Amino acid sequence: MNQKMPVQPSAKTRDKLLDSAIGLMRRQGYAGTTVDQICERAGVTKGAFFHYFGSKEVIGRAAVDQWCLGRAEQYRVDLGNPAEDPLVRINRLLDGLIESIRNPPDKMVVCLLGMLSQEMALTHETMRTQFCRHLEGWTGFVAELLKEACISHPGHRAFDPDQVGWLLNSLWQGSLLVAKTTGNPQIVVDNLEQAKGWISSHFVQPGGDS
Amino acid sequence: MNQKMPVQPSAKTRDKLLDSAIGLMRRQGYAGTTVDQICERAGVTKGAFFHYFGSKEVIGRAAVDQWCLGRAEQYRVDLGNPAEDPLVRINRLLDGLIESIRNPPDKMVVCLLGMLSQEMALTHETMRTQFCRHLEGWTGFVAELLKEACISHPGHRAFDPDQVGWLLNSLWQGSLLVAKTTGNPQIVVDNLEQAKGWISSHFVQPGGDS
Amino acid sequence: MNQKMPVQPSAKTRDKLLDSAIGLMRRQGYAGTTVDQICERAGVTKGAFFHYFGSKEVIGRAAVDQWCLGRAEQYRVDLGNPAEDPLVRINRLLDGLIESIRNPPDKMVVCLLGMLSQEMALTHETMRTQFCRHLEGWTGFVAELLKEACISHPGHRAFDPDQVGWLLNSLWQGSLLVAKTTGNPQIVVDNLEQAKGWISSHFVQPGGDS
Amino acid sequence: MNQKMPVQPSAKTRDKLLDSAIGLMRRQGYAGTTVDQICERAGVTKGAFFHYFGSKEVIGRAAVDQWCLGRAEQYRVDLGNPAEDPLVRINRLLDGLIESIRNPPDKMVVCLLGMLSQEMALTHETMRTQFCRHLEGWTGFVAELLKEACISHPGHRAFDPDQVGWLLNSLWQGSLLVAKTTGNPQIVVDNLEQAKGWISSHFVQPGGDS
DNA sequence: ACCGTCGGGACGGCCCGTTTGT
DNA sequence: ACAAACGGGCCGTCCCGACGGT
Repeated sequence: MNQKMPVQPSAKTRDKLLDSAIGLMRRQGYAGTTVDQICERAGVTKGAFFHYFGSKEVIGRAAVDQWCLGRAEQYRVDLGNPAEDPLVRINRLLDGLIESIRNPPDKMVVCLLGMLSQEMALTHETMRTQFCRHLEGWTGFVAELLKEACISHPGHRAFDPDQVGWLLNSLWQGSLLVAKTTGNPQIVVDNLEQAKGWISSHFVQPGGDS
Repeated sequence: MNQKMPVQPSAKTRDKLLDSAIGLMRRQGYAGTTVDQICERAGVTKGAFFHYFGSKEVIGRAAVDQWCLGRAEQYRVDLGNPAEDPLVRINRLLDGLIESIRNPPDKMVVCLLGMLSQEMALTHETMRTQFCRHLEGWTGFVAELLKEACISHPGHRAFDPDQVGWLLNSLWQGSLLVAKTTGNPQIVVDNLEQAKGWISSHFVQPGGDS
Repeated sequence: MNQKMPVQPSAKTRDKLLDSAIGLMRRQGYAGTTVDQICERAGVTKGAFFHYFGSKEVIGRAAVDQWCLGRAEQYRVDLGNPAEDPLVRINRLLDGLIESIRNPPDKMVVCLLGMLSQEMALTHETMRTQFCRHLEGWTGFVAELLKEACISHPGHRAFDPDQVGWLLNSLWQGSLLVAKTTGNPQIVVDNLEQAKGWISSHFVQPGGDS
Repeated sequence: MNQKMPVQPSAKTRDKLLDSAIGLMRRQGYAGTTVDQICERAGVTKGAFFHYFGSKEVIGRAAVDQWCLGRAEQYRVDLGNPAEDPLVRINRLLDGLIESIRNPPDKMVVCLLGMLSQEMALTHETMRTQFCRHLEGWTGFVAELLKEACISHPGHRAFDPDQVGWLLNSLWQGSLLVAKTTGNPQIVVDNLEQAKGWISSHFVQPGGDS
């Protein structure tokens, strides 16, 4: 009975490799990360690596998917009850991002999707497509919330939810880049706070408080 | 007078290498660009490369500096006469950015500074410092204009020019990243137009339409 | 029983690399030998090389150890029965050296230890230490024999066995160097014959012909 | 009149290069020494190097010649008055060698001739020939002295002066090698002292002092 | 199915010994 | 006498298969 523990023999070699790749590539990028490093950090040999992932590109792709899956999960938690005011939920989403910067789980303020997009978009067409899908997913997700907010708040100023979605996405990615380079995560917080105010300004009545 | 062929006699091998490196690294990043590629594109041999740049890192650094120098030059042109209204000048700066996206001189919508920052900030401390300086330079440059605008337009809303500077910088870098990944440069244009409107909103009198 | 082909299945890639390195470095020295040459001569690729030896220095070190191991084995054979007269055994050792010159197994009259010592002693401190150990080993080995001989032959002239050991070691290494340069191995033979006579002179009774 | 000082404009660039090469190659060998190092140590540019020496091999050859020239000069000084007893002069020669070890002018106990011979004898036939000539020169020089001693001391024991010359040469080179590797120059001194005693033993009358 | 050992090529960055123009 | 440019080659090592054992 003691042989071959049925439940996760060793936390799933595959998952360890994936986690290892995510951690490494978030720091060093795709080209800067070697298969050897991934294996070493995961505590397995190259044989195992190529058993689960036929090539470096495959694990790169899987890593991004896995990363975005985790992020989406977090967003769902941050948003809270779908029955609430969409505007409140949007703010909670942004607050969640801010919180993820203020207390990064792994002391690293880096989005794997942005990292690899920057690096490979122009050279790996198929990966670019995959990254684009994730980017559009996030933007569409936010745009959808904005549309709901527009319905809930009829007196809002006119704007294009999709455009605002892309702006937020761009601002988020750019903020991470700048924060990483300056070594000052506070910039992300400031930027998102400003964005929150800007979004709110779309939903207040021009002279309605008099 | 006819000696020394007027048409770039050798266009300065060093400059050719630098241009080559800038072009390649904007597309493929630092790690993705090989010294051989740089040499081949510049039409020189490895010997020449090593003569001018002792290592790949050196040319990487020089490439970023050269790139930012060229950008700064462009900004100076875009801004126009320093005697004019600072707010007008800021808009011209943003219009210049928009124009550089609409008609990219080299069909590539990528900022070398952002590219290499993303890739190397966490792994090459010394380069990070250099990149940070350039980023701060741009932000400070914009913040300065905003401060002048605040003086010229006393009735403006209260805001922190530095924070706005960082927001614009982040938005710009993030927009480029997103545009590259989606393959849709229009996003940059839309984002900057929205930013223009947002900035303007800081300088309009609340009840100034009467 | 027929599995595992009895005739060296692959003669152990590692050993082939080692033999190759020994042969090459004995002829060309350390710096003059390239990893590619070692691989080519061994009939394997660089991948195999790097698998067994992490660097050129590692194989250099291993080659010297392997070489000295082989030599020590030969000395043991040459010396013969430990129960015999130490003086006779010493002469057999020197005769063995002479024989190895007269009929060199590989047509090369070169000691790898001397070759690499000459080349690297002043520039690779850690290797120098290793070489020194081997040199001291040989000298101590001979000195030990001399001490035994002194005991067996009480009427010997006074001398320091260690000093004589170093002299023989030096003479041996220098003889190989000179023989290689002049292309005349006979010099080694002559030198060793003279050394034999000189050693014998320590053990003859001054007026012992009566 | 003050331009272009006629007497050595700058201590002869050529000589500086030669000295530089000698110093470097004595430490690192031929392959381990780069032309750049030679130039840097000499304080000149590569242009100057190739002006005076068409290739690395040429300066290597010249360095050995220059080195041996300097040594020969020293030997002449050590030997003293040619009218004296040849046996005394031989001892003075060996004492000179010992002194050069005890107080090495440049803190380095290395003979360039031995260094390059070891390294290149088997791979550079033409250089081997040159080195061989120098080696034969020294040996013949010593053998000549021994022959004179034999004439001056008729009661000597029978021996072949050439063989003894080669033995001394071999011992000298081997001693340097061993001293360098062990880091113990005293070995050279001990070896030469033993050699002196051995030579003397050829010239004392067996029982002739009674 | 899982995973470790061994090996294969192909470059990557660096740098070396030279030649060329001046 | 020198700065500039040239190729080629070296060491390292990277990404990846081919087996073989469990």
